[in-house]
Amino acid sequence: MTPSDDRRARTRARLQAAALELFEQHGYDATTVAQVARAAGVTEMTFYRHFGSKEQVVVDDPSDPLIVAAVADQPPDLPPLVRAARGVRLAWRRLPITDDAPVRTRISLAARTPSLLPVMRASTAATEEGVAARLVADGTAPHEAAVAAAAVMAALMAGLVRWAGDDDASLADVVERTLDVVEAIS
Amino acid sequence: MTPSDDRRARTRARLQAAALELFEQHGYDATTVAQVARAAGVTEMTFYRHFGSKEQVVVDDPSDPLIVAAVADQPPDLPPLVRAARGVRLAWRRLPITDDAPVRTRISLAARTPSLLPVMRASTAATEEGVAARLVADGTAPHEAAVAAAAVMAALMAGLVRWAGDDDASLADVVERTLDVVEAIS
DNA sequence: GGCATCGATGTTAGTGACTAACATTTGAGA
DNA sequence: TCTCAAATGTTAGTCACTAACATCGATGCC
Repeated sequence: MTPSDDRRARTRARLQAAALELFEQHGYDATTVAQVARAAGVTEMTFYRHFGSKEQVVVDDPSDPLIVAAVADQPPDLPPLVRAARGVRLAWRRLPITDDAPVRTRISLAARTPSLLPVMRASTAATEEGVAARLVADGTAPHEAAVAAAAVMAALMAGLVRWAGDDDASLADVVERTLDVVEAIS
Repeated sequence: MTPSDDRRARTRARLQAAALELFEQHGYDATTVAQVARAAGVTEMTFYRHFGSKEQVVVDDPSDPLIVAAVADQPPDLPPLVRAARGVRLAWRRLPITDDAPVRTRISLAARTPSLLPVMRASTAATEEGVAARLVADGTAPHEAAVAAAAVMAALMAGLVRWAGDDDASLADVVERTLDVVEAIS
């Protein structure tokens, strides 16, 4: 079907779908990679050709260039933490999220799986470095930049994790509220 | 020797020493648990009786009650982020660090080992929860508390990791400077 | 001293994540 | 149809980690 839809892409999609479904059903730890592969009609080896690890299926880290760009748009004379926070806020507003559910599902799965939490937290590493680099490029000292970026991204993740757990506000609202904390609008 | 020095404690110490030395020499990933155990004159099984995982030897997480207490000492009418940051700052001042070197060695090892970074970041989880709980107890909303605690602890870790990497300031100075960023003393 | 006891360690045998090397299949163009 | 290369399969490992049961070693009691 769809001739040039790239076999690879379809296999990857099948693997990811199968994985999330099985994880949701039986739990992450109780599900083996072999089971996931089998459910996707494929070998374990193939799984690892598409995802570097079992964890990667749940948390993908596509260093968000939108966030970095939005940080760049903030006035450079703001304190680094505020600049980073406002950048993330702007990026989120620019990004039209049509449906909260998928985001919530994945974060929620990670949140309730102890072995996944660290990975989830680390999943923003690339974006964090991008933000820090941007701050440095605009004159912030490296140390201050790294700290500010780490604080903002950690805050964001913490907010999302809490939201996925038991909050029933909209995703957009949660992000705004989370960043308010960082900008210390007491 | 030292009759009642508890065999268990000595074994644990030997294991930890052997581990850190081997990790330092050959790298974390290239060192197997079996090698560590052997170097400590003990079995792999015994290693796991003392440390829950290979990672735990490097990053121990003793939920710092000092920090939580110090947060409690901050005026409750401050914005949560500032309150948390000042708490951490105070705790660090109260804590007399005699020698930076050991701290630096461990953080540095974790920093230059990709597979350890997530764990290192997660190693403050217990403290983070403690701080959040303290904030909630004093009237902060749970969401805001969780976010503030996460931001501050992440900032602290980021500062330490950078310091261990290439900064040669004193540990105390780095902590102060790191927290300055969070308190947005522009 | 001899003996019981219990914690610390050893042994054995596994599971499951991940990797390397080589073989096979599948699909698209010549 | 033939060809080539990418995608997948096969096989055979290593290593982190666990469970069950066996042994050892110091300590207290007689």
